Amino acid sequence: MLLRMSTLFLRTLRDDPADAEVPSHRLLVRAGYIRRAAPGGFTWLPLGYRVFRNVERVIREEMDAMGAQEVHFPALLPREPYEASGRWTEYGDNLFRLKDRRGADHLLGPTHEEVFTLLVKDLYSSYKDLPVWLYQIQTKFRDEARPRAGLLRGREFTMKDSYSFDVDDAGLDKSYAAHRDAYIRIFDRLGLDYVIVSAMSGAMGGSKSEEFLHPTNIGEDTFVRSAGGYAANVEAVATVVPDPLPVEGLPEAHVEDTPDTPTIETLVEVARQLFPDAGYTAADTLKNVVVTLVHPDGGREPLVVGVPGDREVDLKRLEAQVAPAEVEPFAEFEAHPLLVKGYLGPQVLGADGPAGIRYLVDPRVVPGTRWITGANEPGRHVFDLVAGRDFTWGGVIEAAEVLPGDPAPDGSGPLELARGVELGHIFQLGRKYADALDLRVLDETGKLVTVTMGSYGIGVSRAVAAIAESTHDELGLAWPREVAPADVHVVATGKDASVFGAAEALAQELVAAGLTVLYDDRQKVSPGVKFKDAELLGMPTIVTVGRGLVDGVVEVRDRATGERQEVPVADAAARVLAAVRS
RNA sequence: CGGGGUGUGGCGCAGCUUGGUAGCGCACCCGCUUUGGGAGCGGGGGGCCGUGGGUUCAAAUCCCGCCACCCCGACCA
Repeated sequence: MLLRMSTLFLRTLRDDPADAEVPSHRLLVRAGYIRRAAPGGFTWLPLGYRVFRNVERVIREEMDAMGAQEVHFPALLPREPYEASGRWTEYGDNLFRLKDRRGADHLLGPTHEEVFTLLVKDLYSSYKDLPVWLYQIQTKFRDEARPRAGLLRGREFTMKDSYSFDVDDAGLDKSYAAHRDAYIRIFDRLGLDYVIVSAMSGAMGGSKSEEFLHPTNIGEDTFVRSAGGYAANVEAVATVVPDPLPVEGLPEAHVEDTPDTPTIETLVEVARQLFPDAGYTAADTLKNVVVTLVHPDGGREPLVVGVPGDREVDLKRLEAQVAPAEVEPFAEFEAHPLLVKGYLGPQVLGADGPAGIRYLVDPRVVPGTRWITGANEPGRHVFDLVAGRDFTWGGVIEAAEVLPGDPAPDGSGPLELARGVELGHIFQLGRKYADALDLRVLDETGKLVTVTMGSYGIGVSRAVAAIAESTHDELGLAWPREVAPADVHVVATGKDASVFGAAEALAQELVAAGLTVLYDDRQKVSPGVKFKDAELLGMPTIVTVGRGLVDGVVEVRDRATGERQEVPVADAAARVLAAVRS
């Protein structure tokens, strides 16, 4: 394949586009790989589309190699399956919905658990047919509140998603492991760094789940890891629960005047004045935060979350716990006179308590722990309020923020926090969708059993951006060989016909050897421009045919390392082939 | 959806305060020169000034609404 720059549909930009912030977006636009075409939607230009298809090819090869089979669905889907699974409502505003001329509801698929489930149900009905692994590489539509960062978060994006169908849990474990292995091979081939972290299954439902995160500070996900190898999405971090303490011998709870202490900071200050010897810190206080849960059906429910005062409530962690409900700030204090803003204490809380509000606490609140907390009247707090003796709660919830230095739940050391881009996500869905859509098969004994499922996604277009993020330098893009739009960039510099003749011959020789060659055959373009373009476009190998030609040499340069060598013209093709196949 | 910012040729920007012929650099076209690090000179083409309404003799400029984009938060591959 020969791509001539003189006719390639390409225009590189000298200046960075003003609306692009992250490097991948900036460079992909500047190098003429993509153009924005709609809010959160991009057009793939010839070079960009070649990268896209290479990423797709790697994924497809590995999916096929593991034994998964590709299918293709319509983009426009009927409402009913999503109604049956509950996601017509649960997916909320992120779902693109539309009506046809008869008024029937449709949607643009944001993810495809339902239709895959129905497809298998349509054709299979015996345990002998299972397991089966199906996948698609298709456009997904999500009406994101805020598309951003170019390809990293669009409203329309390409995703590879696969689904496994098994008769039992052991089978699901195997399907899950097979996908996990395939994902490792895929991301290794794509040259992407990744961390596999434990995750919440979130809106998809189900149990076990891991994410493949590409560590980068522009990532939207926060994850933790320990030196000992623990890694988890911050939403999924389990707090190390202390042992309960004996209640015997603890002092009685006592209420103190603590005027003007609506915040933890002011409260700790006053507590220290009252009891200078106690050494109180924010961690000795119990902060009770009221939120409103908004359920998918629109129902609203107040909830109080109790966390140690040295920590904020992490809304992402909280929402992950209460999904599919959403969390809003509580604004109805007038309607709940028992809730004293700033001085809220557990004494009135609990579904059976006077306020009739559900009360959940951080796992660190174990029986026997002593707390300073609100006395439910302005300017007063209660001290030595002992958990389990003086107050109870309706359950524990992982809603407190995770702080650097917190212990890993598996004892592998203190946690550090980092950011990452979610490249892939694998779930053990279990029977949620099979139940909802009644996907059952006959087992060996002739009994109907519900199929158990897994779902496994990779953001294809996002992976292109992630590769650009991780491989670019100050000069431009620098593609790994596996995904580069061409194997080699042949640059002819100068005006001498012999230069273009030699460059053309080299390009043709490389094409004949099976390479894809990007050939800068533009006349009357100065060498500086061609070099800048070559660096911006980022083919892994750049061959310059120019002034060295009078001495019989060309320059072969590695884009990523910058290493360059003068090579006799006659050896140039062999040298390039060796580099490409190394 | 909340907060902040920005919308003027393909890209980057000035003009708006103080209303009156739409401008600069890059890119594009033509000619000549130039050819190893985003060339020079000369000549060109291209813009419903995001959009709808209002004020005014007159609106890119002033007022109101909407839309889009970017950033920070809330949601996801």
